[in-house]
Amino acid sequence: MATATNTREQIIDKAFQLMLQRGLHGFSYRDISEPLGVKNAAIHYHFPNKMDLISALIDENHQVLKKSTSEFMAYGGPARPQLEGLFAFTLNQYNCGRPLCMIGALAIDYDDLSDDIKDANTRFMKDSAKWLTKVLETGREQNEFTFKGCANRKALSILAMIQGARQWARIHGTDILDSMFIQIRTDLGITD
Amino acid sequence: MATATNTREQIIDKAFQLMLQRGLHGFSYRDISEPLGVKNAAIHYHFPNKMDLISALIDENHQVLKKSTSEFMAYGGPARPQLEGLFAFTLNQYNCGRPLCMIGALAIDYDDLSDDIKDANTRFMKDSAKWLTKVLETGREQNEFTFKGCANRKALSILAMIQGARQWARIHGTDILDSMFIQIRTDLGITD
DNA sequence: GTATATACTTACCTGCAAGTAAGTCAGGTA
DNA sequence: TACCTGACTTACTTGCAGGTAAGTATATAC
Repeated sequence: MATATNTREQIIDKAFQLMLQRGLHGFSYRDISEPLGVKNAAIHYHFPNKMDLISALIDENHQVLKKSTSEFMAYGGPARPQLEGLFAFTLNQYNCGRPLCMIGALAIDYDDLSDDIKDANTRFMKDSAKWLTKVLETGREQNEFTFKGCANRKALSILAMIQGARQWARIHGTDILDSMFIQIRTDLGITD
Repeated sequence: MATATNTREQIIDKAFQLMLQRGLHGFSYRDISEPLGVKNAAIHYHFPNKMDLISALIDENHQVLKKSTSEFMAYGGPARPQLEGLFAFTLNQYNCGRPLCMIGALAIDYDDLSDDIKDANTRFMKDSAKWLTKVLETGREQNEFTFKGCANRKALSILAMIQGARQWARIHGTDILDSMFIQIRTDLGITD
């Protein structure tokens, strides 16, 4: 049926947004089904239980990230545009009604998660950290960035900062995100 | 009655911990009343509805913070111990079964909060930022810290980083907190 | 010794959340 | 034409969440 995959995708879209706005316990099947004009049971048809839905959202998160970041996340070339790509992506997600990142959204519900989901989450974290570490190392080698110490630790600190900032932005307004990006540039010795 | 205030305090204690572990929607009255050996209605007696409870938890958060930080948060003297006090406090809270900070815990439920609670939260954020800004400025003047740019922005970035790190710690383990502290010291030019 | 306030408990209510079982109906297959 | 499958809907169920009203026991006030 033509609408079949469409409904499934619409469910994921809606749930993804709700998840990154309100977290696991902050939305119900009704919040998804009502705006989509389907019944709750339609969601259960595609995702037998809520954890199956969440699993699908983790995959979706991977997909969104891959799609949105493929241009700037490719290794090689100057490092600065890659870093700026991360900033632009973050800002864009925030402005698309996805204020939180998946890790931040799930952190609070961590005890409820299945091992599979925890593993997927951990893998995602490690992948992100690995990518940024490489960018920082490359940038330092190419004299684009100046910073002391371990690149991996620096990468983790930047990612944690951005995650924290996304949460603060809800309270403090979106300016705080720009402010963080400025600070990260300053800390990396970028002066332009 | 002797147990009266005691019960009230026990409710706050338990709720505070649950809040910083699971967030607003992650715990119920039952999660509080059962371990305390009282009935749900006892909670309603002290806090007519959940938002009243949350309000009390925000106050509690202020109190805990004031109590735990009064020694190192006083202005004047060297700045380094004040910064280290913040690190120790963060680690201590984490190890006391309060992995998240209040701002992080509430960020996900932000849309559900009353204006009063939002205001209290904003005030708390601003107070924290103000304090750390002062510490950084003092440290820079006294040549304890080296960093470029606006001290207030730097303070916000450090607080955001710690908030993010607390969430990561749930997934990645507690080592990440120490790692962040090392990174903050490095970024402030502290070499010992 | 009676009245009153405090700190609860008992016994409810409403509503929603997740989940399930059975039915419907369009479209493709043999 | 009969059957089957996919994609749902209808009509439930269970359970818990937050909340309330009325009752009870204890302490204190007068």
